[in-house]
Amino acid sequence: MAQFAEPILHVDMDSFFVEVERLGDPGLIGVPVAVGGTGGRGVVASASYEARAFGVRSAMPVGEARRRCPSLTVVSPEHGRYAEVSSTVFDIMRSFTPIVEGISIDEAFLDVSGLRLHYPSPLVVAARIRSAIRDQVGLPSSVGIASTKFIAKMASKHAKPDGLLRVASGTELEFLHPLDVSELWGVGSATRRQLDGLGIRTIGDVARAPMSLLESRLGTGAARHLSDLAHARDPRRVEERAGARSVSAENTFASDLADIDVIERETLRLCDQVAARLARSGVAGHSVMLKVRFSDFATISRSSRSEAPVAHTGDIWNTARSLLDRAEIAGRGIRLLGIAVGDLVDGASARQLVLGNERRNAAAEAVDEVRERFGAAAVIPARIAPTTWDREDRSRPDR
DNA sequence: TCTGGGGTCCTAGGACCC
DNA sequence: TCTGGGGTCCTAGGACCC
Repeated sequence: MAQFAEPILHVDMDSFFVEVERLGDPGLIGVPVAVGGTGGRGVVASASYEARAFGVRSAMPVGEARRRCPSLTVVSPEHGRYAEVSSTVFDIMRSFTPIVEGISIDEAFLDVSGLRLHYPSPLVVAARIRSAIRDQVGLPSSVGIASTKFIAKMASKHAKPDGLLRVASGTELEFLHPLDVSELWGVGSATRRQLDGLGIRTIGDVARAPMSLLESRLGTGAARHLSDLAHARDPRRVEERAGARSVSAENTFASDLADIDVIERETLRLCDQVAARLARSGVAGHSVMLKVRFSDFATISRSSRSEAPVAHTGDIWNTARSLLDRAEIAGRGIRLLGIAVGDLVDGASARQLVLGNERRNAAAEAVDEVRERFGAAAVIPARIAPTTWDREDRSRPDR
């Protein structure tokens, strides 16, 4: 039996966060809704189609969104809930094919070439997947069907909302070339500006541009990448993703920080959040990075690598404190702090590498265990434990 | 309009080694 | 003496994606 000519599906949930919120609160159905930070410095993470009609877009400051749409309902995000629903959606996709490549919490590529004996066409597979997601979790999704990953992704985008689009093999360039360059994967505002300077507006323009011209503006790597996509050359296979490469936590404060004691306490809190999540994933990391965004939005980072992997709050904090010293923060207002641990390795072996400090290590393991049973908040360092005076206004700065 | 939080990948420069 | 070339590792920053 013949192969499917378009064996790749891109499944993308429609306004995922908003639709999950609607499952829990039917009052949000049919009205303009945005999920986003409500703490004064928040931005829109997800907007309903009713809100988009007013010009509300994701990444837009919530203040601006309210200005454009005075009737907008803004809901604070509940990431734990989204992760749960996402995991059910991924289970549904894997019940069709084992070759599922998740690329974010709400989208994935599927290779359905193995299903040609069970379904007459990829179009039928896609329709069944959409119905299964609708029936089992009550959410709308869109699916793109194509011969390559990139075209499948573009197809799902053009199928939205709640739709299905197949780009037949052989018609890729017809579909692609009239579209705006900003729809190319890897073209954001900076690259778009560069291309605009060359008079390149559509994907077809990219395909027709001489390589030397693209390279002179974008560098060899990016130029080749964009040119390949614009010619619909995309040989990447759908493959299961390996584990995460880094774990991070960051926080934008409702008002800028200046007091070094407060800055250290917030940094410690972030170290603790990262440690809790490393423990949950059973990993440790060789590098620690501190990120600081100042009141003028200038952003710097300081990082260091160590031979021994770190996983526990105290070890991450020791490094973070010296990174803070190197960041020259004195006298500048701080808008955001972030901590990331990277170069991850399997934690079981990593934790045994911490030699010569068995007692402290045992204490740290005990913390991991309690957290596993009772949640991350069950154990927190004394220095960042909420006191009565700060429980209301400090412990969750952006909520 | 005044800019979140979680990530990934790429590039460039400097240190260091042979 | 004042200077080659290549490779690798580390760090910082930036662009991008959802």
